[in-house]
Amino acid sequence: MLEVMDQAERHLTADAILERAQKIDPRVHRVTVYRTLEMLKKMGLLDELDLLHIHGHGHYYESHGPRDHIHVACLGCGKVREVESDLFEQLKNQISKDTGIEITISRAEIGGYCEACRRR
Amino acid sequence: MLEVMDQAERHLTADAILERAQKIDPRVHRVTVYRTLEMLKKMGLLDELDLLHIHGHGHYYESHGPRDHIHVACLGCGKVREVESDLFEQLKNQISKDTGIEITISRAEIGGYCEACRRR
DNA sequence: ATAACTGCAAATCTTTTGCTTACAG
DNA sequence: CTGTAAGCAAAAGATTTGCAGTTAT
Repeated sequence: MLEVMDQAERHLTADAILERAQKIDPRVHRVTVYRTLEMLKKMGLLDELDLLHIHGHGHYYESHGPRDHIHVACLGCGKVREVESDLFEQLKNQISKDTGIEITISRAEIGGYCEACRRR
Repeated sequence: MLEVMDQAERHLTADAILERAQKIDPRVHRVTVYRTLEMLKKMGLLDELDLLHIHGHGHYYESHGPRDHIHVACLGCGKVREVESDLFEQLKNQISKDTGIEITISRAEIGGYCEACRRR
């Protein structure tokens, strides 16, 4: 039922997901959102991020695509960019080999200041 | 005053830090811990992690060494290993170049199942 | 009838804020 | 005296839990 919210863009908080879900069916309850998120997370369909806590300690969710991407956030303006990189894939391979761990989740988050913000 | 806690091992929650601080001086207040953490974070002396939320939604702190390391956690037994990798440095350089962002924080967390846990 | 899903209210956990007091320079 | 740090109580925000009512099988 809540797979719908999953179709949305990117980086939604639980709250934002609730809102969207309620546009479709006003009866959906916050708790249902959390329970569904929990489920989707366990099934590996969803990634949970915190985007380096730029905006408080809440979490963000996005549907897990076939390829990992890295989140690059500007600490000044808050803009978040997504980047794919082969190096990250290599890194994972290397780690998997070195540690003997079979990787199921991976996440990289990078913060800094973009050019515009650096000028200020 | 709370630099002491910073000397401790690794991956402490705010709660654990409070406990340790109180062993030294029982008067320290939870709020002080949070305020100090906030400060150290801003100064870049401390990293805040969530270790992929293996154990709930709390946060973990560790003092920031000269070199970034990647946290590799087993989702089965909860063990967390730290790994350094040149590839990660390269990755950061690449991203910095590609996006024009001057990187000040970076974090990579990887989860999976270790050999022992895979057998179960 | 049974099992899975949902709503609701309330609890819990973590972190933050406002205000006041203590302390050092 | 003056500004920074710390305590305390209370608020705020996010997420979880227990229980009861619904629905689909």
